[in-house]
Amino acid sequence: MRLPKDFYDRSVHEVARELIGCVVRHGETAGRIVETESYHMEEPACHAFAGVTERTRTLYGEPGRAYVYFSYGVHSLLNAVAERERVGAAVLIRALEPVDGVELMRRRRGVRRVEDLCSGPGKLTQALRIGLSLNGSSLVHGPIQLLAREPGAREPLVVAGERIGITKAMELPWRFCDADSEHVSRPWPVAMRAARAA
DNA sequence: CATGGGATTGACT
DNA sequence: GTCAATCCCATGC
Repeated sequence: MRLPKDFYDRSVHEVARELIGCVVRHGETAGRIVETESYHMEEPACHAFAGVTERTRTLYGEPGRAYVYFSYGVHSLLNAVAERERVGAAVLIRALEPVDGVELMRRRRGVRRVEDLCSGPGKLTQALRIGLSLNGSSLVHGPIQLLAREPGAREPLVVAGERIGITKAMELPWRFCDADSEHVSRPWPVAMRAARAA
């Protein structure tokens, strides 16, 4: 079942936490979300902090759409737009555990280990072939599907930590990870390493 | 129009 | 640990 538009129309942090365990599908490839980060317009690490521009129009638009942008001239990064219209906020999908189309992912990525296929925001868009042309597309009706957890599936143990790879607002604990997954990108959150060591 | 930074990755010391 | 690749977009002249 696709997540409905209402799922996204609330606090971006709740959306980020609850997306853990949901499934992203694009064509023949799909993966279970094991890592997300939330971004909000009132905080300088968010692209929407600068206000409405050509780039951030999607972020300020209706919830439940994809915000895809190009990073470092190399990678497309996938976000789910959240909060009501006119509030710029989104959830960055940072890592997946592959569940379908693994061989296709291997060919696209050029690596064999399953843990290397989708364990990073740039890796998973390459594995699922998600590019800039999908920016603004609907996650509720469009080619990228975001699917709810199966009823009865295990409840993920979600740990929060500081976001990765940013230079501003680094102290905010808005990174969410499935503590039991081998597919979370490095470095793992402190709370997750501690749980593993025990 | 020119410039510079960036929500990353992979290769290398 | 360091570093380059490579390009979109925001900013400033």
